[in-house]
Amino acid sequence: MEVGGRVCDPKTEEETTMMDLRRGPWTVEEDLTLVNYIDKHGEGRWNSLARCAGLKRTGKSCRLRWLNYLRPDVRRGNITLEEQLLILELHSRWGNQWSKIAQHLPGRTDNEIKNYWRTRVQKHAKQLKCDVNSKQFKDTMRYLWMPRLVERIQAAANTSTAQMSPPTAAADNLSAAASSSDSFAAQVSPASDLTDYYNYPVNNNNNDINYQNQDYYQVNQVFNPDSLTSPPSGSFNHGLEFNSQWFDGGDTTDNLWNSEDIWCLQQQFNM
DNA sequence: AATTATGACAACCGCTTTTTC
DNA sequence: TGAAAAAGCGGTTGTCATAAT
Repeated sequence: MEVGGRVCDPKTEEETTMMDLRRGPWTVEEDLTLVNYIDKHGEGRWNSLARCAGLKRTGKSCRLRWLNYLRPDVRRGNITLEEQLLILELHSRWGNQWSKIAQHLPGRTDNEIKNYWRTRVQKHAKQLKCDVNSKQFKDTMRYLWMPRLVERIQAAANTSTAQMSPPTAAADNLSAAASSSDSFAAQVSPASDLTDYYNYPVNNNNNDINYQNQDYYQVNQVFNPDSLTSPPSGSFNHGLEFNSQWFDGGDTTDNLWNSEDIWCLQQQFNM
């Protein structure tokens, strides 16, 4: 029997399913078997691949293990600030289309992004006692969380460049904006030059995004000063004064909001 | 020190879409 | 061209580590 250029034991599907299939966490041996097999024969035709490789796993399971964990180009570890920002923005556009979102985060899998959303983003919604799909929460993401991420990205960039060169005019503008007023609007970074943050590799198979040309990611559209600093009247600010505590910033991604932030927001939401 | 709660992530399930024959 | 198989996707569950009690 030859499947996709492979020759292997001609067991039928039924015979294979009769064999007891393994489930649960993959062992190191299984990983090695799968990696070695794909290295020699390539991927695809997962059901026959599983059989031919001698893995007592379903083709689906092998495919998932390869795509989400074993693939050499898969990125592991913490989601960066830039990635968080991109996830928030793309999710606001496309909703739970994880695979589509993942296409624009090189090396990240749809599963990883989905898990990030469920564990981190939904956690904040839960803390605020509001639905993750509600307008209130979306406004919070748009007018608080995302600007704060932008601030931190800029700050990190400035920190690294400051060690090598004098502060830029942009950095001056940023710090001025962050300290010049007590209004929420004025606290938010002007985010005037986010171009660098969106120069991810292009996926030209997708018609609606091209980061290099920036046809899709219209920074001025998404992060322009107006869109970030002028929440629709009555929809969010409710007279809340966003003083400097909102931007005291933590070192970890989960410290974007402290307990006081949460309390303030809860008060706003429960009005 | 033992138990329970929580968070993070890996893996599975069921359904839909695409590909193959 | 239609049926079957394979692949892809999003939702859900399981497992493990760690924090809290």
